[in-house]
Amino acid sequence: MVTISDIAKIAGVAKSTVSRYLNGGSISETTKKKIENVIAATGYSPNKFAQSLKAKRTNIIGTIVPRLDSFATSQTLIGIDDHLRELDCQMVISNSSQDLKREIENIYSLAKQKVAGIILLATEITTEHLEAFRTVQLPVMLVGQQHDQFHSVIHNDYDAAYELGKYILANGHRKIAYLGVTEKDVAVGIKRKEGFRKAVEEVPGSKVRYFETSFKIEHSIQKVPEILEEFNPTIIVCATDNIALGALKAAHMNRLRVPDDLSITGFGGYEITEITHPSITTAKFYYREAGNLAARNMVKLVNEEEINQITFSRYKILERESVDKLK
Amino acid sequence: MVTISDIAKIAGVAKSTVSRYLNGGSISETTKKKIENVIAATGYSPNKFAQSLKAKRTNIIGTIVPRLDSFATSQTLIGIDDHLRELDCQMVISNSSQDLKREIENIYSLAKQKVAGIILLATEITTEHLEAFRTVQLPVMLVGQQHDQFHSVIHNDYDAAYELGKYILANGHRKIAYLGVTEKDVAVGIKRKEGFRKAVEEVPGSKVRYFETSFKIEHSIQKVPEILEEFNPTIIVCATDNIALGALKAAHMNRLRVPDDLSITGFGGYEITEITHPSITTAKFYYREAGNLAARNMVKLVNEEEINQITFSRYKILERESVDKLK
DNA sequence: TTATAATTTGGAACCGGTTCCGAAAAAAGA
DNA sequence: TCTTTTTTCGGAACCGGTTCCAAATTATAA
Repeated sequence: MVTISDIAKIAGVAKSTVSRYLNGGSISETTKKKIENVIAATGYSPNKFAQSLKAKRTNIIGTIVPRLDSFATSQTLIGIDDHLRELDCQMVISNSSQDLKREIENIYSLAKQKVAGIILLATEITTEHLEAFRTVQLPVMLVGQQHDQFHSVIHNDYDAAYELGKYILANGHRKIAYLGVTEKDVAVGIKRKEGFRKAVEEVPGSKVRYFETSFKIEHSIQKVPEILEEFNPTIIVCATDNIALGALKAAHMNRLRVPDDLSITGFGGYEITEITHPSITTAKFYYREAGNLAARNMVKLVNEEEINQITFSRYKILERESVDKLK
Repeated sequence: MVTISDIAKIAGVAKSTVSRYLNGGSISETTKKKIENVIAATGYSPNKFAQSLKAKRTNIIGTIVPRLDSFATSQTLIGIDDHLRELDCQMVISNSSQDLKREIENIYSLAKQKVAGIILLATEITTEHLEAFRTVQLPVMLVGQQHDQFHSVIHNDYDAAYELGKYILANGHRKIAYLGVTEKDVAVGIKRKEGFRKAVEEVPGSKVRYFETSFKIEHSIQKVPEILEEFNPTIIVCATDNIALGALKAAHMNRLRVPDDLSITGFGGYEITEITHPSITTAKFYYREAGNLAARNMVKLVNEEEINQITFSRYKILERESVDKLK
């Protein structure tokens, strides 16, 4: 284990000179070359614990995820990893297992690890979140939700839903069920619904009914027969692709042909929606790109550079097989 | 930031006494109580960097994953997280992005972080892997592959494939295509095929042809029409659920009813195989349990306790809708 | 050439813990 | 009660770096 003392001795300089070399302090070209050569010859790399202990900072970015087994989370993490890896920053992932209490604990735990900043893949922001972030005093980057006290990278839920709504209406659908989620989740529960509502308000003669389910596929499978019985829409607009997968399964189970008897759309652009039969029309969010943007912005926040309060990642309406053209 | 010096001062003892208390050294009941109370009152927790710097060890377990966006990986990670979290051990995840070179780098990088051990979710073990592990001299736990130089938790690929083969044969299938993957992956590419082969050898009159594709769904979608044209089997046994999803999509695209015209099975028990229409028969592996077992064994290895060279996680044949009963 | 300003360097203290070992205290044995 | 053994305790060195600041060296200006 080569230490800074070894490097200093071999190069014939003081430890503090090597440290200055490593950290951008003043150093002559001659001395710089000497140190460079010794480091290259020995393969030295600094002990991160010693650095962090004295300097009281790290190059660790903490990422808190609500769950490890979701498409959106995985892609976002890959995007974050892509960027942090280039910078020799370490990403530490803290899994909250969809437990808000645990998410708060994770915030404090990451602070204890002296992370340089926290990227939070958020579902909702409670007062406890606010308090924790106030206490730990770290740069915070939200992904997928916005809050006026933090910087965020968000998917354009509103515009995507508006555009998807226009597409659906342009295909002649006027009797529409919207299957949403809890409004505690502002992005998925409120913004997507509002964008969709804006689109239908622009077309007279549309009948829309709003329903609610959870994020779980099984609940969507159970909810759809109720909707069919109560309202009998030509299409179900689902707030997530998982809900859409559940709706597709329910349609098959009820002997409905998709899209002939019932059309279905989702949000997210999960890989599996292209594989199903029929493939599902959806508003695709570029989660990996969002993760990458979040990491870039995080690094800027850490370096105390100015960034936008809100950064949008892209979306794209993927027109596939699951929407019938009625007219 | 409360330090051990603060605790010592308040409790009226030396720093080294507090340290002995924290680390199981000799300490009287009276002194122990004093320190306990001060720690409880102050919420002190030790600085991990200082501990690691001096003690030259950590409670970090490094987990190397081939990719972040796979069902098996996610579930395994959750299982590892479940256990390590209980122990106040930190899990650090290193993503290899399916790049063997990067996987080797990750091994060295984790060693530099003084991880207590490495859990490797492996696809193959090359000589470079062997060399890296020899160099870093850390406890290693493989998941999903076995190798005679390391401890491992594996899915019972052979027995699961044997049992699935028996089930398929019991349903009357005699003209069978097996769609496998590269034999570089011993578990998925060799063991599953061998177990299946054992089953069909026990039933005279079976015609089996073995084909190969990659792990990607798109490749499976392209491969299936070739198989149908060349061999026209009653069933395709796919080496993973993703390959089975591709086969299902290809069947639909070719106007084949599943299971009437073509039956399909997979391996893994991915959540989505229950949602498809028809739901896919598969050999389910308990990835989360495997992750949990791996973490438990890892901790034992770190504590220099004896463990079995190989630990099997469970499997279960999920008989669903995608296999036709021919007789 | 001399004086002044700027740059470079190294020694020492320090970060928050762990570890060692001699001294002191407590417990056990004769 | 005295001697021996065991347990407890604290002081000091140390882990591998960073930081500060005075001294030394180099560069610039008069």
